[in-house]
Amino acid sequence: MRLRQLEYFVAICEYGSFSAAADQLLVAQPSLSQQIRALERELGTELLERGRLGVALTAAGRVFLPRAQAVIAAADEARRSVADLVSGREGELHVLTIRSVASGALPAGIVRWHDQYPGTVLRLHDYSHRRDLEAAMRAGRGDLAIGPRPGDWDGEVVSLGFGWPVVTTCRPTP
Amino acid sequence: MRLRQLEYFVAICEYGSFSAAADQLLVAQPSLSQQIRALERELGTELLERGRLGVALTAAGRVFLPRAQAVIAAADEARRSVADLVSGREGELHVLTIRSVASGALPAGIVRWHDQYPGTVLRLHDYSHRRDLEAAMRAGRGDLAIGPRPGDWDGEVVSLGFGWPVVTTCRPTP
DNA sequence: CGCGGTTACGAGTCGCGTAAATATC
DNA sequence: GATATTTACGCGACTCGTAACCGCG
Repeated sequence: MRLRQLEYFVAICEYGSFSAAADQLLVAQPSLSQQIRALERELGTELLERGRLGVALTAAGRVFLPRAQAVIAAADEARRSVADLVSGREGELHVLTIRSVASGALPAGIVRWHDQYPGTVLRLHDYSHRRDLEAAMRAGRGDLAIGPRPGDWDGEVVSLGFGWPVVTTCRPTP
Repeated sequence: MRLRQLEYFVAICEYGSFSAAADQLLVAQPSLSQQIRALERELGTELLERGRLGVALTAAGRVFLPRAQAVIAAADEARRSVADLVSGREGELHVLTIRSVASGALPAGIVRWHDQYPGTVLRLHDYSHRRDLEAAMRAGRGDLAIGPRPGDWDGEVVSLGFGWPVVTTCRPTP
Protein backbone atom coordinates (compact mmCIF):
# COMPACT_ATOMS: atom_id res chain seq x y z
CA MET A 1 0.00 0.00 0.00
CA ARG A 2 1.54 3.24 -1.07
CA LEU A 3 0.66 6.83 -0.44
CA ARG A 4 0.34 7.50 -4.15
CA GLN A 5 -2.26 4.77 -4.51
CA LEU A 6 -4.28 6.35 -1.73
CA GLU A 7 -4.02 9.75 -3.39
CA TYR A 8 -5.20 8.26 -6.66
CA PHE A 9 -8.11 6.53 -4.97
CA VAL A 10 -9.22 9.67 -3.14
CA ALA A 11 -8.91 11.74 -6.29
CA ILE A 12 -11.01 9.28 -8.27
CA CYS A 13 -13.68 9.34 -5.58
CA GLU A 14 -13.55 13.11 -5.50
CA TYR A 15 -13.78 13.67 -9.24
CA GLY A 16 -16.11 10.79 -9.92
CA SER A 17 -14.16 9.03 -12.65
CA PHE A 18 -10.75 7.71 -13.59
CA SER A 19 -10.45 10.11 -16.52
CA ALA A 20 -11.32 13.24 -14.58
CA ALA A 21 -8.93 12.30 -11.79
CA ALA A 22 -6.19 11.56 -14.33
CA ASP A 23 -6.59 15.04 -15.78
CA GLN A 24 -6.37 16.64 -12.37
CA LEU A 25 -3.42 14.51 -11.25
CA LEU A 26 -1.58 15.09 -14.53
CA VAL A 27 -1.10 11.38 -15.11
CA ALA A 28 -2.39 9.05 -17.80
CA GLN A 29 -5.60 7.16 -17.25
CA PRO A 30 -4.08 3.66 -17.37
CA SER A 31 -1.78 4.51 -14.48
CA LEU A 32 -4.80 5.02 -12.28
CA SER A 33 -6.31 1.77 -13.51
CA GLN A 34 -3.12 -0.09 -12.64
CA GLN A 35 -2.60 1.47 -9.24
CA ILE A 36 -6.20 1.09 -8.12
CA ARG A 37 -6.19 -2.49 -9.28
CA ALA A 38 -2.97 -3.14 -7.35
CA LEU A 39 -4.47 -1.53 -4.27
CA GLU A 40 -7.62 -3.62 -4.57
CA ARG A 41 -5.57 -6.74 -5.04
CA GLU A 42 -3.56 -6.01 -1.91
CA LEU A 43 -6.66 -5.25 0.14
CA GLY A 44 -8.35 -8.36 -1.17
CA THR A 45 -11.50 -6.64 -2.36
CA GLU A 46 -12.80 -4.16 -4.89
CA LEU A 47 -13.11 -0.56 -3.82
CA LEU A 48 -14.79 0.94 -6.86
CA GLU A 49 -17.62 -0.22 -9.02
CA ARG A 50 -16.85 0.77 -12.59
CA GLY A 51 -19.82 2.08 -14.48
CA ARG A 52 -20.61 3.84 -17.72
CA LEU A 53 -20.63 7.30 -16.23
CA GLY A 54 -17.81 7.23 -13.76
CA VAL A 55 -17.44 5.08 -10.69
CA ALA A 56 -19.33 4.25 -7.51
CA LEU A 57 -17.96 3.13 -4.17
CA THR A 58 -18.40 -0.43 -3.03
CA ALA A 59 -19.07 -1.21 0.63
CA ALA A 60 -15.34 -1.67 1.16
CA GLY A 61 -14.67 1.57 -0.68
CA ARG A 62 -17.03 3.49 1.61
CA VAL A 63 -15.13 2.17 4.60
CA PHE A 64 -11.73 2.74 3.04
CA LEU A 65 -12.20 6.26 1.69
CA PRO A 66 -12.20 8.16 5.00
CA ARG A 67 -9.26 6.10 6.26
CA ALA A 68 -7.31 6.83 3.09
CA GLN A 69 -8.03 10.52 3.51
CA ALA A 70 -6.83 10.30 7.10
CA VAL A 71 -3.56 8.72 6.00
CA ILE A 72 -2.97 11.44 3.42
CA ALA A 73 -3.83 14.15 5.92
CA ALA A 74 -1.41 12.65 8.43
CA ALA A 75 1.31 12.54 5.80
CA ASP A 76 0.69 16.17 4.86
CA GLU A 77 0.82 17.14 8.51
CA ALA A 78 4.13 15.31 8.93
CA ARG A 79 5.58 17.09 5.91
CA ARG A 80 4.25 20.46 6.97
CA SER A 81 5.48 20.22 10.54
CA VAL A 82 9.01 19.61 9.37
CA ALA A 83 8.76 22.30 6.73
CA ASP A 84 7.66 24.75 9.40
CA LEU A 85 10.59 23.81 11.54
CA VAL A 86 13.00 24.08 8.64
CA SER A 87 11.63 27.40 7.47
CA GLY A 88 11.96 28.53 11.07
CA ARG A 89 15.65 27.56 11.02
CA GLU A 90 15.20 25.19 13.93
CA GLY A 91 13.83 27.81 16.21
CA GLU A 92 15.59 30.88 14.86
CA LEU A 93 14.07 32.97 12.15
CA HIS A 94 16.10 36.00 11.19
CA VAL A 95 13.89 38.90 10.23
CA LEU A 96 15.26 41.99 8.57
CA THR A 97 13.34 45.22 8.95
CA ILE A 98 13.73 48.95 9.05
CA ARG A 99 12.98 51.18 12.00
CA SER A 100 9.60 52.38 10.84
CA VAL A 101 8.31 48.83 10.47
CA ALA A 102 9.85 47.53 13.64
CA SER A 103 8.03 50.17 15.65
CA GLY A 104 4.84 49.96 13.63
CA ALA A 105 3.21 46.87 12.20
CA LEU A 106 5.75 44.31 13.39
CA PRO A 107 4.84 43.84 17.06
CA ALA A 108 1.37 42.55 16.21
CA GLY A 109 2.89 40.20 13.66
CA ILE A 110 5.32 38.85 16.22
CA VAL A 111 2.48 38.02 18.55
CA ARG A 112 0.66 36.13 15.82
CA TRP A 113 3.86 34.35 14.85
CA HIS A 114 4.47 33.10 18.34
CA ASP A 115 0.90 31.95 18.59
CA GLN A 116 1.45 29.79 15.55
CA TYR A 117 4.98 28.56 16.22
CA PRO A 118 5.56 28.69 19.97
CA GLY A 119 8.79 26.77 19.69
CA THR A 120 10.55 29.28 17.52
CA VAL A 121 12.50 32.42 18.23
CA LEU A 122 12.39 35.51 16.07
CA ARG A 123 15.65 37.36 15.78
CA LEU A 124 15.20 40.90 14.54
CA HIS A 125 17.74 42.93 12.66
CA ASP A 126 16.53 46.43 12.02
CA TYR A 127 18.26 48.91 9.77
CA SER A 128 17.95 52.65 9.73
CA HIS A 129 17.66 53.00 5.98
CA ARG A 130 15.94 50.95 3.33
CA ARG A 131 19.20 50.83 1.39
CA ASP A 132 20.93 49.02 4.23
CA LEU A 133 17.98 46.63 4.52
CA GLU A 134 18.15 45.87 0.83
CA ALA A 135 21.87 45.20 1.01
CA ALA A 136 21.43 42.82 3.94
CA MET A 137 18.61 41.08 2.14
CA ARG A 138 20.65 40.51 -0.98
CA ALA A 139 23.54 39.27 1.12
CA GLY A 140 21.27 36.60 2.56
CA ARG A 141 21.76 37.78 6.11
CA GLY A 142 18.17 36.91 7.00
CA ASP A 143 15.34 34.57 6.17
CA LEU A 144 12.66 37.16 5.79
CA ALA A 145 12.68 40.88 5.12
CA ILE A 146 9.86 43.29 5.78
CA GLY A 147 10.00 46.54 3.90
CA PRO A 148 9.53 48.17 0.50
CA ARG A 149 10.24 45.86 -2.40
CA PRO A 150 13.43 46.68 -4.30
CA GLY A 151 12.97 47.39 -7.97
CA ASP A 152 14.41 44.21 -9.43
CA TRP A 153 13.66 41.67 -6.72
CA ASP A 154 12.60 38.32 -8.15
CA GLY A 155 12.04 36.37 -4.94
CA GLU A 156 8.72 35.52 -3.39
CA VAL A 157 6.75 38.53 -2.27
CA VAL A 158 3.77 38.59 0.07
CA SER A 159 1.78 41.70 0.85
CA LEU A 160 0.90 42.33 4.45
CA GLY A 161 -1.80 44.83 3.62
CA PHE A 162 0.04 47.73 5.25
CA GLY A 163 1.00 49.29 1.96
CA TRP A 164 4.41 47.64 2.12
CA PRO A 165 5.15 44.18 0.87
CA VAL A 166 7.08 41.41 2.54
CA VAL A 167 9.99 40.03 0.57
CA THR A 168 10.90 36.50 1.53
CA THR A 169 14.23 35.04 0.67
CA CYS A 170 14.31 31.27 0.55
CA ARG A 171 17.72 30.60 1.92
CA PRO A 172 18.56 26.91 1.68
CA THR A 173 19.58 25.21 4.89
CA PRO A 174 23.36 24.74 5.01
CA MET B 1 7.52 10.42 0.78
CA ARG B 2 6.66 6.78 0.99
CA LEU B 3 5.14 4.67 3.67
CA ARG B 4 8.13 2.37 3.63
CA GLN B 5 10.47 5.25 4.34
CA LEU B 6 8.37 6.20 7.34
CA GLU B 7 8.43 2.62 8.57
CA TYR B 8 12.18 2.54 8.19
CA PHE B 9 12.56 5.81 10.04
CA VAL B 10 10.35 4.72 12.92
CA ALA B 11 12.12 1.39 13.15
CA ILE B 12 15.52 3.06 13.30
CA CYS B 13 14.32 5.37 16.06
CA GLU B 14 12.83 2.42 17.90
CA TYR B 15 15.87 0.18 17.69
CA GLY B 16 18.41 2.92 18.03
CA SER B 17 20.56 2.21 15.01
CA PHE B 18 20.46 1.49 11.29
CA SER B 19 21.94 -1.96 11.75
CA ALA B 20 19.55 -3.10 14.45
CA ALA B 21 16.57 -1.85 12.47
CA ALA B 22 17.86 -3.57 9.34
CA ASP B 23 18.01 -6.86 11.21
CA GLN B 24 14.46 -6.47 12.46
CA LEU B 25 13.10 -5.33 9.09
CA LEU B 26 14.90 -8.12 7.25
CA VAL B 27 16.54 -5.72 4.83
CA ALA B 28 20.15 -4.79 4.23
CA GLN B 29 21.66 -1.88 6.07
CA PRO B 30 22.42 0.24 2.99
CA SER B 31 18.76 0.19 1.99
CA LEU B 32 17.92 2.04 5.16
CA SER B 33 20.71 4.50 4.52
CA GLN B 34 19.39 5.21 1.05
CA GLN B 35 15.77 5.54 2.05
CA ILE B 36 16.41 7.73 5.05
CA ARG B 37 18.67 9.93 2.98
CA ALA B 38 15.99 10.23 0.32
CA LEU B 39 13.44 11.11 2.97
CA GLU B 40 15.72 13.72 4.47
CA ARG B 41 16.42 15.17 1.05
CA GLU B 42 12.72 15.46 0.32
CA LEU B 43 11.97 17.04 3.68
CA GLY B 44 14.88 19.41 3.25
CA THR B 45 16.54 18.61 6.56
CA GLU B 46 18.27 15.85 8.46
CA LEU B 47 16.18 13.74 10.78
CA LEU B 48 18.87 11.64 12.41
CA GLU B 49 22.24 12.49 13.80
CA ARG B 50 24.56 9.59 13.04
CA GLY B 51 26.85 8.75 15.90
CA ARG B 52 29.26 6.06 17.00
CA LEU B 53 26.75 4.05 18.94
CA GLY B 54 23.60 4.34 16.93
CA VAL B 55 21.65 7.44 16.08
CA ALA B 56 20.05 10.41 17.82
CA LEU B 57 17.10 12.47 16.68
CA THR B 58 17.62 16.00 15.43
CA ALA B 59 15.12 18.72 16.25
CA ALA B 60 13.33 17.98 12.99
CA GLY B 61 13.43 14.28 13.77
CA ARG B 62 11.78 14.82 17.13
CA VAL B 63 8.97 16.69 15.41
CA PHE B 64 8.70 14.18 12.58
CA LEU B 65 8.74 10.93 14.54
CA PRO B 66 5.28 11.14 16.12
CA ARG B 67 3.78 12.31 12.83
CA ALA B 68 5.38 9.41 11.00
CA GLN B 69 3.98 7.00 13.57
CA ALA B 70 0.56 8.59 13.10
CA VAL B 71 0.74 8.06 9.34
CA ILE B 72 1.67 4.41 9.77
CA ALA B 73 -1.06 3.90 12.35
CA ALA B 74 -3.59 5.47 10.00
CA ALA B 75 -2.46 3.22 7.18
CA ASP B 76 -2.74 0.15 9.41
CA GLU B 77 -6.21 1.22 10.45
CA ALA B 78 -7.24 1.64 6.81
CA ARG B 79 -5.95 -1.82 5.97
CA ARG B 80 -7.55 -3.39 9.00
CA SER B 81 -10.94 -1.81 8.48
CA VAL B 82 -11.17 -3.21 4.98
CA ALA B 83 -9.87 -6.58 6.11
CA ASP B 84 -12.54 -6.66 8.80
CA LEU B 85 -15.19 -5.87 6.26
CA VAL B 86 -13.94 -8.52 3.87
CA SER B 87 -13.64 -11.16 6.53
CA GLY B 88 -17.11 -10.15 7.66
CA ARG B 89 -18.49 -10.85 4.18
CA GLU B 90 -19.64 -7.27 3.69
CA GLY B 91 -21.85 -7.12 6.70
CA GLU B 92 -22.86 -10.74 6.97
CA LEU B 93 -20.88 -13.13 9.08
CA HIS B 94 -22.25 -16.65 9.16
CA VAL B 95 -21.65 -18.27 12.50
CA LEU B 96 -22.17 -21.98 13.01
CA THR B 97 -22.91 -23.19 16.52
CA ILE B 98 -24.65 -25.88 18.43
CA ARG B 99 -27.59 -25.43 20.77
CA SER B 100 -25.65 -25.53 23.96
CA VAL B 101 -23.37 -22.71 22.86
CA ALA B 102 -26.09 -20.60 21.33
CA SER B 103 -27.94 -20.55 24.61
CA GLY B 104 -24.82 -20.22 26.73
CA ALA B 105 -21.72 -18.20 25.99
CA LEU B 106 -22.76 -16.80 22.61
CA PRO B 107 -25.15 -13.97 23.56
CA ALA B 108 -22.42 -12.09 25.42
CA GLY B 109 -20.08 -12.55 22.48
CA ILE B 110 -22.67 -11.16 20.08
CA VAL B 111 -22.96 -8.04 22.14
CA ARG B 112 -19.21 -7.54 22.11
CA TRP B 113 -19.09 -8.18 18.39
CA HIS B 114 -21.68 -5.56 17.62
CA ASP B 115 -19.87 -3.10 19.80
CA GLN B 116 -16.80 -3.60 17.67
CA TYR B 117 -18.37 -3.87 14.22
CA PRO B 118 -21.67 -2.05 14.34
CA GLY B 119 -22.08 -2.24 10.58
CA THR B 120 -22.14 -5.99 10.39
CA VAL B 121 -24.84 -8.58 10.81
CA LEU B 122 -24.29 -11.91 12.45
CA ARG B 123 -26.24 -14.74 10.95
CA LEU B 124 -26.48 -17.72 13.26
CA HIS B 125 -26.91 -21.31 12.21
CA ASP B 126 -27.26 -23.60 15.14
CA TYR B 127 -27.21 -27.35 14.93
CA SER B 128 -28.56 -29.85 17.39
CA HIS B 129 -25.56 -32.15 17.32
CA ARG B 130 -21.87 -31.55 17.08
CA ARG B 131 -21.68 -33.94 14.15
CA ASP B 132 -24.01 -31.74 12.10
CA LEU B 133 -21.98 -28.70 13.05
CA GLU B 134 -18.80 -30.37 11.94
CA ALA B 135 -20.32 -31.35 8.62
CA ALA B 136 -21.51 -27.81 7.95
CA MET B 137 -18.12 -26.46 8.90
CA ARG B 138 -16.32 -28.74 6.49
CA ALA B 139 -18.80 -27.88 3.77
CA GLY B 140 -17.86 -24.22 4.17
CA ARG B 141 -21.41 -23.21 5.01
CA GLY B 142 -20.19 -20.58 7.46
CA ASP B 143 -17.33 -18.21 8.19
CA LEU B 144 -16.88 -19.11 11.79
CA ALA B 145 -17.82 -22.09 13.90
CA ILE B 146 -18.06 -22.19 17.66
CA GLY B 147 -17.92 -25.61 19.21
CA PRO B 148 -15.65 -28.52 20.04
CA ARG B 149 -12.72 -28.88 17.69
CA PRO B 150 -12.91 -31.90 15.39
CA GLY B 151 -10.04 -34.31 15.67
CA ASP B 152 -8.21 -33.56 12.43
CA TRP B 153 -9.05 -29.91 11.87
CA ASP B 154 -6.11 -27.94 10.52
CA GLY B 155 -7.65 -24.47 10.27
CA GLU B 156 -7.06 -21.57 12.61
CA VAL B 157 -8.31 -22.19 16.12
CA VAL B 158 -8.90 -19.62 18.85
CA SER B 159 -9.87 -20.51 22.37
CA LEU B 160 -12.65 -18.49 23.97
CA GLY B 161 -11.77 -19.57 27.46
CA PHE B 162 -15.06 -21.40 27.98
CA GLY B 163 -13.51 -24.81 27.66
CA TRP B 164 -14.47 -25.02 24.01
CA PRO B 165 -12.40 -23.63 21.19
CA VAL B 166 -13.51 -21.57 18.22
CA VAL B 167 -12.62 -22.97 14.84
CA THR B 168 -12.40 -20.32 12.16
CA THR B 169 -12.59 -21.21 8.51
CA CYS B 170 -10.98 -18.67 6.22
CA ARG B 171 -13.29 -18.88 3.28
CA PRO B 172 -12.02 -16.69 0.42
CA THR B 173 -14.41 -14.08 -0.88
CA PRO B 174 -16.01 -15.23 -4.15
C1' DC C 1 -18.85 6.28 -33.41
C1' DG C 2 -18.12 8.51 -28.60
C1' DC C 3 -17.08 7.76 -23.97
C1' DG C 4 -14.88 5.39 -20.09
C1' DG C 5 -12.07 1.85 -18.54
C1' DT C 6 -8.75 -1.98 -19.38
C1' DT C 7 -4.87 -4.59 -21.35
C1' DA C 8 -0.24 -4.85 -23.66
C1' DC C 9 4.17 -3.51 -23.91
C1' DG C 10 8.47 -0.72 -24.05
C1' DA C 11 11.43 2.83 -21.64
C1' DG C 12 13.01 4.92 -17.79
C1' DT C 13 13.42 4.83 -12.82
C1' DC C 14 13.86 3.00 -8.36
C1' DG C 15 14.76 -0.04 -4.54
C1' DC C 16 17.47 -3.65 -2.87
C1' DG C 17 21.64 -6.43 -2.03
C1' DT C 18 26.73 -7.29 -2.31
C1' DA C 19 31.03 -5.40 -1.84
C1' DA C 20 34.28 -1.80 -1.01
C1' DA C 21 35.17 2.64 1.34
C1' DT C 22 34.94 6.02 5.08
C1' DA C 23 34.80 7.66 9.78
C1' DT C 24 35.25 7.51 14.55
C1' DC C 25 36.54 5.27 18.54
C1' DG D 1 41.28 -2.93 14.56
C1' DA D 2 36.18 -2.75 15.66
C1' DT D 3 31.79 -0.82 14.99
C1' DA D 4 28.50 1.78 12.29
C1' DT D 5 27.29 4.16 8.25
C1' DT D 6 28.04 5.56 3.49
C1' DT D 7 29.21 5.02 -1.42
C1' DA D 8 29.46 2.27 -5.76
C1' DC D 9 27.25 -0.55 -8.74
C1' DG D 10 24.47 -4.26 -10.94
C1' DC D 11 20.15 -6.73 -11.08
C1' DG D 12 15.35 -7.15 -10.79
C1' DA D 13 10.94 -4.99 -10.17
C1' DC D 14 8.02 -1.36 -10.67
C1' DT D 15 5.63 2.83 -12.65
C1' DC D 16 4.41 5.41 -16.18
C1' DG D 17 3.01 6.64 -20.93
C1' DT D 18 1.53 5.30 -25.67
C1' DA D 19 -1.31 2.54 -28.26
C1' DA D 20 -4.59 -0.87 -29.09
C1' DC D 21 -8.82 -3.18 -27.19
C1' DC D 22 -13.44 -3.89 -24.98
C1' DG D 23 -18.26 -2.72 -23.56
C1' DC D 24 -21.88 0.02 -23.70
C1' DG D 25 -25.03 3.77 -25.32
